[in-house]
Amino acid sequence: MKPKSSAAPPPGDATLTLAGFLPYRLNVAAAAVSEGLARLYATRFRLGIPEWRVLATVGEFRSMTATAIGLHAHMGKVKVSRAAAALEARGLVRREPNPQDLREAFLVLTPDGEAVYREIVPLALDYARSLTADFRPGEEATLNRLIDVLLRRAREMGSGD
Amino acid sequence: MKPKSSAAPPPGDATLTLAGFLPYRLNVAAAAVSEGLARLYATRFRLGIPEWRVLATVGEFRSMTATAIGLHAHMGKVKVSRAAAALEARGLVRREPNPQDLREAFLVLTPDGEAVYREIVPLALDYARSLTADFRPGEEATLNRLIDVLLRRAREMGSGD
DNA sequence: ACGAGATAGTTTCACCTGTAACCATATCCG
DNA sequence: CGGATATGGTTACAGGTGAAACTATCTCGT
Repeated sequence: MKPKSSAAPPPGDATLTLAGFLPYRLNVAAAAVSEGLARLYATRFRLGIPEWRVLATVGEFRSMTATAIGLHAHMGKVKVSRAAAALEARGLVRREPNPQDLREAFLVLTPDGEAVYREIVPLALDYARSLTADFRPGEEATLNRLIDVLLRRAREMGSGD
Repeated sequence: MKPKSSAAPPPGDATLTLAGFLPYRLNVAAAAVSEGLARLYATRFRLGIPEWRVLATVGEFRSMTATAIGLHAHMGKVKVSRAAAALEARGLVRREPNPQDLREAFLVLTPDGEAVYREIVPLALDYARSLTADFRPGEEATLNRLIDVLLRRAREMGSGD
């Protein structure tokens, strides 16, 4: 006989507690972090998350096509298109048509865009730093490594299905 | 003179690489994980994420009001209301009005709902387990701890602003 | 007992998002 | 060359979402 704890639920279905379920926990944390960051540039610069991502990408590489931005920043081309249009309308980015391929255009920051970019970046970096301010040495590297593993596994499982 | 590396960008604005930016990385990982999980119950059970969360919560606690569900599963009451309506329409949950307070009603699983719940839970647990299958001993605990720290910091910063 | 507020939950509205259709250009191949 | 097909990007449409308005009930203070 193996009576262990006879009041527990049947053996097959280990119970699931949402609060301890990794996908849920990840989402909650990511949402909270994003929300905090979004408040930063929403209030101060009237930028939404897609606009921010495009701005950040164009600022990082000096010039990039919409598709490449989407690839790099994990956004569909529709989102990129709309964010780019919004940024262009506000004079923060400019389109440089590619004479070699008239379908595409490189997005580059205007001087205004550069100014905004240089103002936001330190704020964003501060935000990220204070998120991990309570970490002990090495923990941030660990977190980044584990995130990479999760991401890789999630993608493997996704494509293989 | 402190010439360090004179080709680098000006000192004040450390450059921001999106791919190494924690909020972005967190979001990408969370989205990939969620997407994979969502595919599980979307294809097999025609459930969306909000429906799944409500189902999981009602399954975990035996009976719960909409507001409590929202609190526990981090969903606004609107989302809970709609998800509950959908689940009720499909006969997976039932409303038990509270005679002590006619404004609220407890949601409980119907037998059909229980059946679906007991079918999904092992799949969800499997999914979570295989996400961390490559982890080394202790790494999952570490990840959970770091997520908690991040979440707490994000909330502190959010409310304090 | 009763009116002012609080609370549970639903509905409305305006917005954001993704899918699919679409247009323009480029490439491939006969 | 010229038509089929692919690719960059925008637009149209349909579904999901949150903020705010709304309804019903409850609670509290007088």
